[in-house]
Amino acid sequence: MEKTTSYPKWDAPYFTGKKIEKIYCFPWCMEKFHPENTIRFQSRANAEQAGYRPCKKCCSTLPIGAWTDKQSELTLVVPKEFSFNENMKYLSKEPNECLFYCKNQRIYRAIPIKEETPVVEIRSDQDNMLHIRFLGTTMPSCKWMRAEVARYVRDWFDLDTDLLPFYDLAKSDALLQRAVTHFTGLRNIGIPDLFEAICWGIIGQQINLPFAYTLKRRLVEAFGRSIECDGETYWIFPSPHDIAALTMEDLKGLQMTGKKCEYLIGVAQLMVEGKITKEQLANCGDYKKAENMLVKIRGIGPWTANYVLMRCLRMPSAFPIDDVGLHNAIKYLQGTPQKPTKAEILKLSATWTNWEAYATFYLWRFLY
DNA sequence: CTCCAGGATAACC
DNA sequence: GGTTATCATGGA
Repeated sequence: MEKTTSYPKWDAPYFTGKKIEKIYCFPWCMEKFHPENTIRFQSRANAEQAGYRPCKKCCSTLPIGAWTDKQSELTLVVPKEFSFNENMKYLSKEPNECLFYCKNQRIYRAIPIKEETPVVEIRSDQDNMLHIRFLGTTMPSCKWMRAEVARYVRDWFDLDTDLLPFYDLAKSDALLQRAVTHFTGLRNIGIPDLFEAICWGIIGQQINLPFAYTLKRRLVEAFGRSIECDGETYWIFPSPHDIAALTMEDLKGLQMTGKKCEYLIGVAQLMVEGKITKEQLANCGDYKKAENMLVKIRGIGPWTANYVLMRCLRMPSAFPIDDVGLHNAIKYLQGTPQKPTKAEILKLSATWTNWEAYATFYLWRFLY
């Protein structure tokens, strides 16, 4: 078993902005967008000896996300600014969530990767560690598939963002100061699947959150797939392919607006045709370009675009400024009878540059 | 009964 | 370019 590198050792070179020229990852890594000059090494020790640093994007070599592989279990090293309890509270807040569940301080879900669907239990027995255990007979067969699971969990919990600058920023910000005090260690829990993120955004437009979860459940149970594992049923969000072939009639039973049904089918068709992909959005240049690409899609306005960029693409500047929940959170914190105007929010958020997404996520937590 | 929910669109002026 | 009715439903 490979020894896990502790967090502090790898901290410095990554977050100081210092340019690193010699990058390594492992032969089995499937990451498609490595930095240039990335060399593959058989072992971490050899790479380090040669003066190489682990690839920041690579699932198996990240400093913080380093993992050990014990066949039935993966262990991720997480940053200091990670509170399993705080993230658990967020994940547990919605009883009607259908894509995972929480029980005894553990999280359970199926993670679809290519043809396989491993079911995992995620727990944290000790600080700075996250344990991923495969349930039943769902353990992935090959090493890179396990690496994909590790990558998925790291992405889901946003383990690769260094929150220290955000916490520094918050010290001198009236709103954020209270937010980070209350929710220290909370991460921007993501929606890694782009189609799911867009659908969730569209479904959530202009209705209260409990009803949005009900609609999502109906959609998933009608058109998604499920697998059984250890006596539990695990649902997987429908693929674009599943939805693209549907008609308005098929979606009527869900009881959402006809327009939303059109939007969902339209987005599914665009994705089946390859006209929207996560890679395109991630690599299109900057956040504003990605926002423009999304807003052009029928059914996606500024709010949904920023929501998707925030929860799926994890762009730090994504900012759903029209969000009613954000308005209510600010109103609550300021103790004012009226919700803030857009101008007031712009003023309050002027110093949040590159942390708008995290600020929003933290402020939302005051609502529940 | 009315109003508001983690909005977007088409059809107006 | 700004404003407004419309959409489905549930909860306060």
